[in-house]
Amino acid sequence: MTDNYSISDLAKEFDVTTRTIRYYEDEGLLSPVRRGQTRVYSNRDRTRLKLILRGRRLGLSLEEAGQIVNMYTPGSDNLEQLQALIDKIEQHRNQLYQKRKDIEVMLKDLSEVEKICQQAMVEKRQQSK
Amino acid sequence: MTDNYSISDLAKEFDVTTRTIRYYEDEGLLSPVRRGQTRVYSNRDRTRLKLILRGRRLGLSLEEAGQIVNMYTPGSDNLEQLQALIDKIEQHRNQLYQKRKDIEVMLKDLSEVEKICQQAMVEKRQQSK
DNA sequence: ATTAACCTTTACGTTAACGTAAACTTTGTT
DNA sequence: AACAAAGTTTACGTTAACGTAAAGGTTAAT
Repeated sequence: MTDNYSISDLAKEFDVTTRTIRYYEDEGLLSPVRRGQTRVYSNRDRTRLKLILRGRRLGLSLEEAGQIVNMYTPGSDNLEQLQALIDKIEQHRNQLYQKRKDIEVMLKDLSEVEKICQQAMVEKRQQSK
Repeated sequence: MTDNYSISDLAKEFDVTTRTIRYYEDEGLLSPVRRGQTRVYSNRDRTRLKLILRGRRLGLSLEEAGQIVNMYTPGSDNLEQLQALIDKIEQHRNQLYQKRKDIEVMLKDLSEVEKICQQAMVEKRQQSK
């Protein structure tokens, strides 16, 4: 019950279209089980979708988002692959640090603009009296 | 000297093509002065470009990025417009909060995956001895 | 049994954000 | 003067990430 989702269940929950979900499957990011020819999504699929959408919100491409999601399920586990994975993590981490920095600066800027706005409004109000 | 940039100056500095910069102009986000028919960019133009690219890095559309940039140069300053501006700021701020949250979670997740990787590597190394 | 509400595949369409190429002008340099 | 480097406009091309429509199959309730 808590581990079986239809495509429209997920579409509603995450506010995307079914087309989007099927597209992600085409791109190899999701692989739900089939009952007959109907897709049945597990909690694992749901989590993957959630992670993909999180990546997208941050401006990652589907490919990048897919890379990150796939990190949670490392396929081969020989030393080389593991090191490559760690390297990738490092890269994404730095990208995220940059984004976080951008956000902080932007928030600060917005606050300044807001202050100026509020001051201007106070002045306008006094003028009209 | 410090207030005159050619299009390729900016392209180099921000690592974009001149096409991109001209495109932003077509979209009304930049409006450099012309010397003859050659574009000359001021510090203000440079700042606007910088802000646009910052927005893009965060996954904003060009339109959204443009909105934010235009907040720095409020056109009309009647009460209504000012209030509308403040509302927009609030919206963008909330969007940024969400993104920041996403980033924090993602960073945490990446750290966990990394730990698991490192443990797996330690085990692999001991196996091979 | 016949709607309604789902699901499916196939396939062409769309949009934003540029890339790319052609043809030309202007500017500085050897 | 001629050549390279950088600028310009115009315009068609490209790609990712879906949208949309058609044509049909399955299931549940009236």
